[in-house]
Amino acid sequence: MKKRPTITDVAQAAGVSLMTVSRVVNDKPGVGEETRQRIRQLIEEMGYRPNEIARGLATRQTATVAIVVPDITNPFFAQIACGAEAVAFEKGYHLFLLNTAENTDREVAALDSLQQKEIDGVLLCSPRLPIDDLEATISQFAAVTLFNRELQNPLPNVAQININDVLGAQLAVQHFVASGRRRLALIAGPVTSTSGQRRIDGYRAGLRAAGLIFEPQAMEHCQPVTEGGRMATAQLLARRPKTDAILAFNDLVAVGAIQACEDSGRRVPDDIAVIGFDDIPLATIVRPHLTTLHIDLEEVGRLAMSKILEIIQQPDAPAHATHWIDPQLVIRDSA
Amino acid sequence: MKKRPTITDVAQAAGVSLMTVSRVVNDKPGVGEETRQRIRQLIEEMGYRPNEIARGLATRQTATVAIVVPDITNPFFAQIACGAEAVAFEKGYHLFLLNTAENTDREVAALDSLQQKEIDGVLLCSPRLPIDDLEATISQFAAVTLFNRELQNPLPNVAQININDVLGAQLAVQHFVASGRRRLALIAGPVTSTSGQRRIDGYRAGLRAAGLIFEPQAMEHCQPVTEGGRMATAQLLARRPKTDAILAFNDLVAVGAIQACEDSGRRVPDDIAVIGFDDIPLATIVRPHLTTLHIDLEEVGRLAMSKILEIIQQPDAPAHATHWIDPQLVIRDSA
DNA sequence: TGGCGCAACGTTAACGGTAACGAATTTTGT
DNA sequence: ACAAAATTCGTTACCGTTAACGTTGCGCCA
Repeated sequence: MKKRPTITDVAQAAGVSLMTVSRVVNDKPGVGEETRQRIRQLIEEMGYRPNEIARGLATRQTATVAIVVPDITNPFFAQIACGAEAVAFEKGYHLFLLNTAENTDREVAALDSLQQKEIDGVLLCSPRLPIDDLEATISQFAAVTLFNRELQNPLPNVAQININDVLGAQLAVQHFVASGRRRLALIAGPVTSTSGQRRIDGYRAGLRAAGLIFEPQAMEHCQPVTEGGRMATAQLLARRPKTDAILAFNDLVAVGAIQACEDSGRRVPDDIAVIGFDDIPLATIVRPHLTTLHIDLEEVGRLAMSKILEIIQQPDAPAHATHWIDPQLVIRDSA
Repeated sequence: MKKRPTITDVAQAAGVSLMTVSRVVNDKPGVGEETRQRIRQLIEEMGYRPNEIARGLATRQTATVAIVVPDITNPFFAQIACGAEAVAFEKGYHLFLLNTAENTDREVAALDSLQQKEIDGVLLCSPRLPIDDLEATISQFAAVTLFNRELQNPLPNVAQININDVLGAQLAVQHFVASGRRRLALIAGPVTSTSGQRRIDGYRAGLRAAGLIFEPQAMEHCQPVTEGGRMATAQLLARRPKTDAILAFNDLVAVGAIQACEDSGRRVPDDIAVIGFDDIPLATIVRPHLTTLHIDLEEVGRLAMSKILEIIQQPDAPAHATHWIDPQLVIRDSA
């Protein structure tokens, strides 16, 4: 690993001052065309690259954004990260990955450690952090985008991106009803999940719109994994055998629900229809292929990064409204 | 976002020079115990955090490592990233995420852009990059760990971590043979995959050890996804109907293989046994649960990060031998 | 012809730290 | 008791870059 040339080396080689080289590097005016070309060529020949650390110290901008996720192993967040990274790379930014392992203490510590890096912004996917900590965090950074959290009063340095869970659940109910199902049930996720709560709201709104009534015993909470979905569904079917449609909290839960249905001798979708949520890759691997609510998570990530770059590049712009991402019903084989 | 205090602010508040504060911050000797305590308290009160950018410029160490993966959306790499991030966080390091989207040009560009960031090391998961580019890249960075690539001559600044694919495939064959199967087949991955090549080698070695012969028509290459596995298996079964055991390139392919078996009226594992590779979460979601070769990928990530930190912290240590990670056969329902 | 304005460049001082060395002050050894 | 050695702290010079301001030199116009 040989030492890389500095801007001073280039300046000496070109017989000019380092400021002239700096102006060429940053495409700023104040350099004659001839000199500019000569320096450009020298930069190329010498393989000069500006040191981003030094630049960061001088400009207080590091061209770096962090993404904080509960679990990068979860494809849901991995896709968001993927979209965000793509835009960051396009725009010459770099992306720190922080994994909180679903642990609030670790999350606070991670956010704390980030301050020392003088990053330009944070993409925060933090379903669980208490609202106070959230607001404290936001005030520490120049720019933040919040995913699936709602702030009461919008701030100029914060963009918000939320999944329209209410709409998604409504679409699912609508599809059940349109295909003749009347005895719907909901396998909801964890009680604490914001997303889960909104999906319940949408489910109830959908029932209401169809003139059906919400029966509390036709809803079961569970852990957001396959096994949780299987157990919850088994319980629900035992309690309410005539159920003919299940909306699951997410695709993993939906797969568990299908398994429980099959275990009890029901055929999906003939006897009972199942709709999932998120459209993870698994949805087209299992059989029957899942009918589910598709969310373009890479697009969510791209949007999140674009928004934060807007804030970084024009910090004085007015506070932006929350972006709602509408899920789309993808009809496959399970409903 | 109010301005954070600098080391000079703390020094002035304490009535000492900034070097004294610097020594306290870095736990270096040369400061009296009383003064040290007083400064510690002031640091706490003022909420001082050293600016890592400035520190990076002065020390030429940024406490930052990058991980370059083909696709973070793939749980395989996500798990490695997760383990790497965990160790990085523990040790006070930060992690850049670079996603190459399986695109070699983008990978080269990404690696190039990283140089400007003066990072301390790179974790490179690059199955496809030509060996020349690989070596050129390595020479640009102070420390590198290479995942699943073999360098002919080890370098002092490079750690290598490889999956023992040969062993894994041997274990699978051994298990097939031990359970009475004799007509084995292999759904291999892409022809270009290093890992795939080694798994073929292990498969052949396993056959040899069991006194079976390798039949070229009992092997089929495919894309490393479910649909690829399904199609390749369908072809293979048509060509060689009496096959009673299939080793798949990975779990996704294994799921496709199972589907092809079921489509052709075969029951898994009664008529035909299937073993996957990698043990991704999907393995315990599909039915039958996959018998597969488990690789503790988070541990791989942790190891990769630990090794690179060793290199960073003592660059003069001798070149390290390649680490081989042994897969473990997890016997579930499919074989 | 002298003054003005502008283009093309250079100088200097940060940005917030750390390394290396130097200067006091205290402790130690004999 | 006094030199030598250690401890504690300060000074200075960077690290590589940019911002702000200076300095030329030249053309233009009254």
